[in-house]
Amino acid sequence: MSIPRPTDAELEILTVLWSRGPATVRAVHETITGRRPAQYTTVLKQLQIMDEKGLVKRDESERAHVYTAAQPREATQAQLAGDLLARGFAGSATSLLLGALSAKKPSKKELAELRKFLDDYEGRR
Amino acid sequence: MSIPRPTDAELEILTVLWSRGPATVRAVHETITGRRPAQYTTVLKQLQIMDEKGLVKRDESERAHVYTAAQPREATQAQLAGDLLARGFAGSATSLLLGALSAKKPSKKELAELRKFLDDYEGRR
DNA sequence: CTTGACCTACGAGAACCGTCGTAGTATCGT
DNA sequence: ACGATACTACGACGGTTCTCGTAGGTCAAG
Repeated sequence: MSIPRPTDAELEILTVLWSRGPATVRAVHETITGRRPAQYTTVLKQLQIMDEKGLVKRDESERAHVYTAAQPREATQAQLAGDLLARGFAGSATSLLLGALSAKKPSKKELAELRKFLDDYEGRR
Repeated sequence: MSIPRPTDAELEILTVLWSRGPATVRAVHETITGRRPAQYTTVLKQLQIMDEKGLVKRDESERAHVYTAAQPREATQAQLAGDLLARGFAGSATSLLLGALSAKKPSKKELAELRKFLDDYEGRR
């Protein structure tokens, strides 16, 4: 009974929760509506299912329930990246990075950041 | 009518096709069976659907049809990495790499490879 | 010519995904 | 007190994913 890989819609909601912090259905709905049309009850239902799956935690002490991501952003990102790494890239992080940079040309800043990240990563070990 | 993001099962089959090259249903089935139980007709049906979707191409000139991946490995990998990058990492390649390395600790060799990749990448530009 | 091996086509079912409408309940403003 | 407002619960539906069984066609060996 581990936490399942979030689906597309679930990931979108998790992203909102990570950036907004604990939020009501209404808050999540408003944020999502700002980007694309979505019905209130759709978000509600999604959140309820995510609670059952253990993807979010629900605080029912108030009338408007407050939802929180069950896992911190970094943990879920590691799960997603690791999953794709294994399934589509035969475990090669280099291939994964190549794929990412092919899809979206990095800025000079991003390249510098990547370089610094590798330095730091290797440094503390 | 662009090519859709391959599902889990589809990606597994594409992986076989990429490493084996053009292959019959039987060949794909045998490779997959080596890793996990799977019915012959399941693989067949999957391949047929993938053909409809345009994920693979089918050569029917022989009795046993021969399937080939429609896109080279790198193109699909770029699609997958780019998709995850946008959906789960707000476009930050550094975060994606961090996630990948968190999920699977890299060997010294892999780190050197990453470093070299960045050098080469920045070099030719 | 018949039988068995091998192949494709296809239907179907179980589970999941994303979406939404409706119903029911609590709360607030007047 | 009562109607409007705000919430949750829940069923349902259309689409997709993955699985497999069955049917039917071809071909070669005996």
